[in-house]
Amino acid sequence: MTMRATGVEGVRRANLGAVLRLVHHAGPRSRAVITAETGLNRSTVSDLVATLAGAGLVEEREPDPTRRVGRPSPIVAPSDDVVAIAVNPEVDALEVGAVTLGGRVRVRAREGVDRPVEVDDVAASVARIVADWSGGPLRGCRIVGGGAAVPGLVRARDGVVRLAPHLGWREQDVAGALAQATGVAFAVGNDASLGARAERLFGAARDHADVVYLNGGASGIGGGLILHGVAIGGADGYAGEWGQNRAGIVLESDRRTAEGMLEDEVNRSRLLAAAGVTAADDAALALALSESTDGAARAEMDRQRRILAATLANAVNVLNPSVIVLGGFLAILRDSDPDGLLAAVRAQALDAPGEGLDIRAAALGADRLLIGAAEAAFEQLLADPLG
Amino acid sequence: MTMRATGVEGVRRANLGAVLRLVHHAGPRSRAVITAETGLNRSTVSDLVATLAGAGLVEEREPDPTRRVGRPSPIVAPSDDVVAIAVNPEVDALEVGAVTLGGRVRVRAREGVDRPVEVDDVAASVARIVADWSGGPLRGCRIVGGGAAVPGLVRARDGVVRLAPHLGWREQDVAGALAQATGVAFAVGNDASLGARAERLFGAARDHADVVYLNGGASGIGGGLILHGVAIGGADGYAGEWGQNRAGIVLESDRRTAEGMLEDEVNRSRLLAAAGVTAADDAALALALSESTDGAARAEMDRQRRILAATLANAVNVLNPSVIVLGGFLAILRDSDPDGLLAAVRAQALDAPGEGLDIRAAALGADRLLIGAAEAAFEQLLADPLG
DNA sequence: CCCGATATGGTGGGGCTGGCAACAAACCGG
DNA sequence: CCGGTTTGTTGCCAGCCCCACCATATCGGG
Repeated sequence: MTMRATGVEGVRRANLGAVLRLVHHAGPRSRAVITAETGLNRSTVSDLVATLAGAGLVEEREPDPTRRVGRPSPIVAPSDDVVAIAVNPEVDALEVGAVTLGGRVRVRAREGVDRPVEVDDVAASVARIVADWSGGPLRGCRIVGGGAAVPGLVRARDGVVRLAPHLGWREQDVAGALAQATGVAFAVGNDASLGARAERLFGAARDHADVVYLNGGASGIGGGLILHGVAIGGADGYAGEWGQNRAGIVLESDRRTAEGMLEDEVNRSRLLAAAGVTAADDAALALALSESTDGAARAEMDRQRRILAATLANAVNVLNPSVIVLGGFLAILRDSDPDGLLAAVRAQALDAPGEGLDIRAAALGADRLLIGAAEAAFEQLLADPLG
Repeated sequence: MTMRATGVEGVRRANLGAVLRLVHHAGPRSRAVITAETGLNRSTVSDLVATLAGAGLVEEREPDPTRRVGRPSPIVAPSDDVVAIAVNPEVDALEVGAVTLGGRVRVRAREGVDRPVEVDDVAASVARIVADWSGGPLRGCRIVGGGAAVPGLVRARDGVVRLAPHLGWREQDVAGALAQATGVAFAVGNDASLGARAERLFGAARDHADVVYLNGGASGIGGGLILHGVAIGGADGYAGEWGQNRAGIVLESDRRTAEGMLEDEVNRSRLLAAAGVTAADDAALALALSESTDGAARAEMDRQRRILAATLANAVNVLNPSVIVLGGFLAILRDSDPDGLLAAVRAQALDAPGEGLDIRAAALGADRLLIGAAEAAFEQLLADPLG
């Protein structure tokens, strides 16, 4: 239990981080507002902002023309030239982005692949893309780190991917490979866990401290967890794997598999089949389902929604979140009957934790994983802005 | 998002709290050891300890006679005269204790009741008991606060008991009633959540940062959660209610109820019936079960263990704890086949989170809830030792 | 157009805190 | 008895935040 930096220097670090975090997460704002929100002294905020500006992390702009008395307060904004490299290897494509402080995707690239790619190849591709950018869209930028969102189990401690079945990866030092190829330190995390962080900071769960996030993709159901305002990884970082849970199926006629695993019962393929289409993205699937006159489509959605509701009710009882965020095809299940889903969850959960609950669709779309991955990289910067 | 006290004064508070927490949780130790464990300077530790001793929170004792070179370092121990009042109202009895810094139950009282008692009556009884003690066993003690462990849903914010079915309480301001009757500030929490904290600090989950705790009592199954080293209450403090979850029952022949709620399927009454006894405490129940030659007893235990394993496997997938602690009759289920339970959980959970997992029986016995309740009261003292 | 009110930026001094270095004290082993 | 080792003690120093005072910029009214 060694806790370092409990001295005066630590106060400086924490306060610099608090100010930087504020403008990063909550957006540009005046020094006067920062003073009020942090509780620090005017002169202290002035000094902190000057230090951050000197390090190139924030920029001070002309005050907004407010119609108020008093001396105008300059606006402090996160620098657009401070970026993190975000990487998201998927089955059929490699997505790379540069995300600014403030959470904007400054530039992105997507390279399709026809077969699973080795870790070293991914790292080489990332290095090549970043090198290309450095002369163009990232000219003059400072790259403070990198993050990777991997669809699989990631050991948080060292960024080793233990198992990513759809990529064919097993015991791969992804963090090390990316760091070596690019010369930038990389943080690696599970894609759904990082998606949860993105939705909490910039999306549907903004300002919520206790969030359950579930994402439905073609390959299964992943999840992320934020409790007490902190991303929960568990002992080794594997937390959030709802997909392989045994679902509490109440109506035996709803069961389709003997084991009753959640992602076998609540499943994108079954929705595609019920809608009578073979391949479609989420928007097309939602359309096909809503236009289907066949009762089978609606019946299948209702069945999956019932099982999803039971799973969510269990999560509500155990974790008491203030909001549940659903992404991917799970958002389709929700959006087709939002009130019904919320009512079903409340009916099966205890009354008290159900009271304050809200269930929402994810908000960030295609940027989610890039923002989440970048956030993992920004974490160290926010913990110690001057490095 | 107002964060106060980010100045030098806050550093002092944090460091005083860190030193006090160390001797409180980890036991008496020399100043030299504290210096090493906190990373603070010798002179700083000396000053902090002197301040704490001046406030009567710790005592400095003669150095232990160690056979080592160098000047002996005095032992810093939490004061036995600093206590918190711990209250645990149950269906058939009211239990009150005074717990010292360091986690020792200095004095306790148990008053049987034959029918459910009103909140105000409980508060009056507690006040009377504490007043009795103040002239005797607590003479010269400083009471820094109180905590209550209630079997029901407790709103963390204000200590209001939303629902405690077995006590017949509903929307009761327990914290307020106890504070008014005793003149001491009270923190109120769910019994299982506080039990989890006790087991983490002084019991089976000592030094673990990610703990799932489940307790099986006569009235059902409650749970507590510690993640990242902090007690998890969720948005309103209701977290940990595993008992009313729909269990993922794999073998349909194991199902006994249509709904499949965990505490209806995994149940103390069913064990009593299978053992062929009518009433027994946990020790007697364990004995009766182990001595039963009837195959029914073993079959029922195996059935309940299977369902428990499925529930625990779900928790392992979602939360990735490093240890699961089982109390009450759930400990009986574990102890009758520890390896079988662990193997069953590992078989149904993902490999990675199952690797580092351990499943243990709770260790603190009858002191657990008193220690946990007192801990809730000590929390504020540790956050700001000089108040 | 001027002037008071208001709100904020800027600057220098002071208090608090922890770190550090030098010295003293207590113990061990020979 | 003496050197080596570890730790307590003391005085000084640097860092950081707060505060008081003054300067600056805007608004609204005469």
